[in-house]
Amino acid sequence: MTVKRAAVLQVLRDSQGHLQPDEIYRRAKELYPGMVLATVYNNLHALCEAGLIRRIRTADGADYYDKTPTPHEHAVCTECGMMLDLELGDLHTAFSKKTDLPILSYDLIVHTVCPDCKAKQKQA
Amino acid sequence: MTVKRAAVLQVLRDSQGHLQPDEIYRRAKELYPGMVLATVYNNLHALCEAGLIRRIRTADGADYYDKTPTPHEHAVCTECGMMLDLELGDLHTAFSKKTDLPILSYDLIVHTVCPDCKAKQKQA
DNA sequence: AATCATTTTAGAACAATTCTATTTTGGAGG
DNA sequence: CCTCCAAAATAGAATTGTTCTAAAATGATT
Repeated sequence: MTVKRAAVLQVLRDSQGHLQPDEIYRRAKELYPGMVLATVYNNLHALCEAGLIRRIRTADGADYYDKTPTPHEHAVCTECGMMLDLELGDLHTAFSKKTDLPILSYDLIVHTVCPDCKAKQKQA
Repeated sequence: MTVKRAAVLQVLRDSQGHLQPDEIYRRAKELYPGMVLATVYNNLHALCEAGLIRRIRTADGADYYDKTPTPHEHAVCTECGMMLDLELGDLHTAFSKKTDLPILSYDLIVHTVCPDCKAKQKQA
């Protein structure tokens, strides 16, 4: 665990929980001006392998990193891109009841409007 | 509906149901040697807008196009990449019971091993 | 036959991520 | 306190699927 790696982790832990690489880079660079995008990627990968964080890929190509590595689902706000945590219960079991195929894992992203954006919509 | 567009649609309809753009391109070029990748993309977009096919984006960046536009879920074989249809029931309702956030839509891909690959695994 | 929007085409552009090769770093052993 | 070495960081190029741009072709409608 190097200083730069710790910085990447800290940035994520100091956030609401889900950030995209470029935003992590932007914030980490404030702590370490010498920080470079490749280092952010290297360390995000390393931290994922270590199980300290989790990578969440969405269907529109955006990658988010989650400071909470325990399994749960996610919603993305269609207005601002903010990612929120969801607890949808034991989907593995629910899905298994509906198909004979083995369920190794699944990717699930719910599209929503976050409370903040919902409030702004009502104003307008 | 032009000849090229019809060809793209036909390729998809003549398939098992889910193809990636490069494979659609490969097959469409057999029908129309002059076919170009940009035309395939143009027409896939147009056919999606027309509601005749559906685009399915996966978290690892692969795009599939589905000849069946009615809503259902999908599984992808981790061995061969083949996409299979799933019917998992009314997930919109199921998810709504678990969260207060509005559920506009969701992207779901299950990772599985298809029957063919499962058979091959047992052989080995 | 003329017009004009749509489609097709070729090729450049794009953007996020990964890769490659070089340099730097920091700890372990002497 | 050095020296060495593996790991990490860096710069910048490469990759890849998709989208964009501008020009050429097409085809339906006057």
